[in-house]
Amino acid sequence: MERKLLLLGLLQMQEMHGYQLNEMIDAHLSTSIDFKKPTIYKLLGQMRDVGWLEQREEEAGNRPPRRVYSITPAGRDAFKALLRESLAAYKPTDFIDHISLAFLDHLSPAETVPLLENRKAQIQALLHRVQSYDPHQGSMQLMVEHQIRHLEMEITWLEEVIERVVTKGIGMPGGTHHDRNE
Amino acid sequence: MERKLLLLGLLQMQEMHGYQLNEMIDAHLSTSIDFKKPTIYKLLGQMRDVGWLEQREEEAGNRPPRRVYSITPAGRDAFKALLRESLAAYKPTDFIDHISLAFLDHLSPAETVPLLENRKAQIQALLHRVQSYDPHQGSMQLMVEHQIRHLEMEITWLEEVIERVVTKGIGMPGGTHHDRNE
DNA sequence: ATGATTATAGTCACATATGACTATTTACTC
DNA sequence: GAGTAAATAGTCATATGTGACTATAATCAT
Repeated sequence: MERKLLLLGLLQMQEMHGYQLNEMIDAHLSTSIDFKKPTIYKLLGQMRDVGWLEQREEEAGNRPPRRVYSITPAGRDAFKALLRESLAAYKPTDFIDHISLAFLDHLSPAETVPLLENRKAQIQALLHRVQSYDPHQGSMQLMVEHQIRHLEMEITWLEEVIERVVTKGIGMPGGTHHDRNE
Repeated sequence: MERKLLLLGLLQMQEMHGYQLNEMIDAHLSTSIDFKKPTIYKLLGQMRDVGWLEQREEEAGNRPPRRVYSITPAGRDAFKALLRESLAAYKPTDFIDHISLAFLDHLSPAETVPLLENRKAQIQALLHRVQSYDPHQGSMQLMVEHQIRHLEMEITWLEEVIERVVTKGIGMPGGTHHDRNE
């Protein structure tokens, strides 16, 4: 549903064809959201089929004929409805990708710290990338700011975790229990 | 992969059957991760098939026979490998569920604010729930702390957004452009 | 002329996770 | 004693998203 909302939102600013939408999303949103071409085309087709979008072939002698999508009145209504729904409902973030932090005490601190430093470097790299096209103001500015906040928090948090590992205050009360084979 | 890591990690503490694993995850992790019974059973089967787990039928006259899974040496190796890999690699959080914030200016502030307050209330409710079983210390403690940090940040952020909406400093430079029909 | 690249359109098999459902045995309630 | 709940095991259709691939016409480099 959020993906449809995004497409409708973009098409509300101006009509576009799929390739253009894909480019835009890829260029400006690929750091924060996953949304790939096949999905875009599929959703455009679906929304056209239910009357939220209108499709017009554009034969401008250029390249393969473009299918330009524009939003219909029904589409505008749907957009508003989706927007209200999505704004009001918070969907909890999934932390499954952070589960490894729960098992820190299965590795020696000597081994753990470089791994965590590596992870931290990746977050920092992403942060810099996001900050670099911060100047792209417009409707996506809040998204960018939010992501920056998030990444900064993640870095701070990781630094604290690293610090705790170094000072050995991690894991089960009673001390670490990583295997004896290293 | 992170789900397998979790199962291996839990089975490393003690052998268990699927129902038990499901209960544990449901009781202690359902606020932070999505991991449901069918997936648990499927992964247990897969890991048994590749020799990471050993399955033993337990006929203790109680209820339907339990399949108790215990981790094998190969499983321990796999666990370590997955753990290293997962610790070192940061997978960016997907912000698709926050895309609605990019379209705030399609609604009037009068309508937006209550929706956002509702969203905020949901985050707060979740935060309280998580904080309430914070005392559950143990290997999942870092996860809980992390999630608390995250939720606190989300609340702060949302409050700022609401404030900006109220003072009308949102959206395209040049002012809001929500439709005239309300 | 030819081969590579770009702009545009997709498609399709695959992987993943879940909701809803089915089974079985014992214990507990009325 | 009959019916419901609890403890255990799954299965399976369905939904979703993506990677890798196909297709076509025009332009550009050599």
